[in-house]
Amino acid sequence: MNELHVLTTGEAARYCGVNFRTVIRWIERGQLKAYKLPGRGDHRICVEDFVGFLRDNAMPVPNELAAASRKVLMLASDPELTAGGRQALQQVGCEVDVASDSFIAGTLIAGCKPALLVLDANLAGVNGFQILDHLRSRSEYANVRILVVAPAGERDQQRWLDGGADALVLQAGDRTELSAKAKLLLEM
Amino acid sequence: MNELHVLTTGEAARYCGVNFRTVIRWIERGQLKAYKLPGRGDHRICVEDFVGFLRDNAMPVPNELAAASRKVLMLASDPELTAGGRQALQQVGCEVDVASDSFIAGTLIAGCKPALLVLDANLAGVNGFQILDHLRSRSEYANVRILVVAPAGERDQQRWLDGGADALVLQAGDRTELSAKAKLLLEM
DNA sequence: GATATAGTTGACAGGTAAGTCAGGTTACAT
DNA sequence: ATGTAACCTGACTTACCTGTCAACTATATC
Repeated sequence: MNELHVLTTGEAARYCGVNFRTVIRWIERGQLKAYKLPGRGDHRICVEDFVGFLRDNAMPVPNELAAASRKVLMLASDPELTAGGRQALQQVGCEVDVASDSFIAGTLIAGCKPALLVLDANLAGVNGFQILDHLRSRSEYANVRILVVAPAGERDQQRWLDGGADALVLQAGDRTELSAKAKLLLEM
Repeated sequence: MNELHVLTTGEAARYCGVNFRTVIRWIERGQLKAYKLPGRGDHRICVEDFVGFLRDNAMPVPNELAAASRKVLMLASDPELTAGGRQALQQVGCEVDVASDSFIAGTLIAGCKPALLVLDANLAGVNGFQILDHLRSRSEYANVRILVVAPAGERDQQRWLDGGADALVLQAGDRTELSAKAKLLLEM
């Protein structure tokens, strides 16, 4: 049985040094995802959502919650990229999952709630723009950062950024560039 | 592993991250359906009632309990199949979601926790075997039933079943056959 | 620099659900 | 048949909810 880790408004408030009333207002405004208990209407916040919210607002992430903010999912199949990327990301402290199939990537992004998605734009049979579009149109993925690996001659780089990508690296580039940008996006 | 049909208050409490005393109060207030054992007055909660309660209150549903519902996810794009299938499934009491993209389907299977996946084997660009393989290799999807819609001349029918599909209907077949098999699978 | 305005946060109080603890009993596994 | 873990109840404590209001902050305007 999985013990799900959730926070009360009071705990969340203490973590970020504000009044609990303020946390409730964030929730009411839809900026912080939470669900309610049936009784008094107590709010419960999943740690992943809370950490995502903190990252989104450049607020410090408490050490004991930091693990939830180092998860990275890579959707790619090119072995050079998956192996090299994984290694580079691990070296900067990330916990890396790799999926070469978009269905599998979908299950992982919803199930493991990674903080960052590394998306290979060259992946055959996968419409990266559609994925971006889906993620950006859903509030539950608002906190997921997206780093696109684009082909060298890509003329659509601006399109990726317009479509919701947070950053972009070139397929041909050094893998340390990838991990550096990832680190930046995770604000670690 | 014997299947759980009922939960104790302690188990329910752990599933939703509250104290067992709180669960008992939900039951006393009539918000959560349960019955009592004659002896000490132990409460027992049917999983379907519990899952319904969780869904009603927008609380997260644990993977291993999600099978106790009538939610169906269909991964298909053929309009004839999606429309006809949806209608047939709704007629036997299912709650149906349809996705035509495999990434989106992945996010939905992890996010909405359907009890049944209807998978169109003809879908272009999607490797159904890979999906089956992934779902069957992960314990959190062990209880998700899978119904494959195979092309008429499919000679690989046994391969689908070997790969983990619970049942199979022909693309050309009647939609009532699909809903009948779905119903059967949901009652397991 | 001073002032006005809008938006956000903190403080307080009254009500109530949720958590804790202790003592007793049953359910279940062996 | 027996031992133990888990559940029950009741009383008590803690902490969250709502509403309101005052104080603070940021921004714009003069």
